[in-house]
Amino acid sequence: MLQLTRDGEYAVRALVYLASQPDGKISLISEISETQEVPKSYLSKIMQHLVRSGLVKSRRGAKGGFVLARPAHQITLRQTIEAMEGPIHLNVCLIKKGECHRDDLCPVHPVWRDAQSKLIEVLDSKTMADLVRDAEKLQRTGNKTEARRVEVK
Amino acid sequence: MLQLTRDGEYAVRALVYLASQPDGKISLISEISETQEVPKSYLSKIMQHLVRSGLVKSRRGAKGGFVLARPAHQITLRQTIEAMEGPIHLNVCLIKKGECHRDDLCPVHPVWRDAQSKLIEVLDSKTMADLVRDAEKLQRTGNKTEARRVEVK
DNA sequence: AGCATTAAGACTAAATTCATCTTAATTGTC
DNA sequence: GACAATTAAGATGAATTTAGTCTTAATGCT
Ligand code: SF4
Ligand code: SF4
Repeated sequence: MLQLTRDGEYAVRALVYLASQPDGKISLISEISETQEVPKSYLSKIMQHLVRSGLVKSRRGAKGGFVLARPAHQITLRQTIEAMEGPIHLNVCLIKKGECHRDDLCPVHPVWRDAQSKLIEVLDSKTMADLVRDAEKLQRTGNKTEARRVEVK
Repeated sequence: MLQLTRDGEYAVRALVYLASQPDGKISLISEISETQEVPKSYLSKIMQHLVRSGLVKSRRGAKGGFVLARPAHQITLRQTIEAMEGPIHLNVCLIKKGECHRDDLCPVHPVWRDAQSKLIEVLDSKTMADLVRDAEKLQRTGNKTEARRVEVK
């Protein structure tokens, strides 16, 4: 299906949370889990994955927890999602040349390439720092969709 | 995963084939299956689905087969894919308002909306007629990727 | 030593994906 | 009317993915 998995979704929530914390602040699984509404033990697995991907650093033991591995403006939405799901390929023929042997003469192939590059462009253009800033703005103004909610009789 | 299913892929192949046929020509499952490299019995189920979705008309019995239900320029790539997979929603919060209760204050929500609308725009802009025309062009020139295949030592 | 915390990964249930197979229904032709 | 060709419908199933839980080990502060 053309839909983000829970893995990806939860990873984004976790990283946005970490990015919103004061510099150097260590966050606990339980803290992230509660505020971001992600099952605790599931989140634990996701955090492990993010550590291994190099986006997050962890410290074990008492006073342990998680911190971003680099500044929030150096972590994009795409990186976060790909850390969990692997590289984005909207169709098999975009995995690598030759994955679908029809690609040379296939008129649909270029369309998928186009669609994918536009999607990736959007995900590349948002960093965790951007998202935190956007979130602060929304705290004040509310989301635009709110305005569109019109009475339908 | 953010990837098209085989259902969608095969439906597109089938419709591009039907669109490439002379007007009024009836095509058989076996014919589509062979040229488009789709398992015959699997394709049969897909064609059923496309008939019920109103994109294709079928005729049973001897001399039966499949034809497009409307002109090729009135069938888009998006329609074809959505006929098999249902409406495209890159994330659950795009299914409908309230599907994710965090959407009002979520900074990621608008990003998904943006990404999805760009993806859909690409898929909406290509009709089966366009694709058939593109395919004819490729028959002559070959796909651009071909040119990029450079010797790597 | 003792406790809090993450690390690692085994385990599981449910859903989805990608088919195959069987049987029925329909229609053209002889 | 008999028969062959063809799609219609859907039951079945294996493999994979998804989403999540649980257990045990390792680590580090106090
Ligand atoms: S779109 Fe074309 S190239 Fe891509 S998988 Fe389908 S047939 Fe192959
Ligand atoms: S992106 Fe935001 S609104 Fe959308 S599902 Fe995730 S939390 Fe909910």
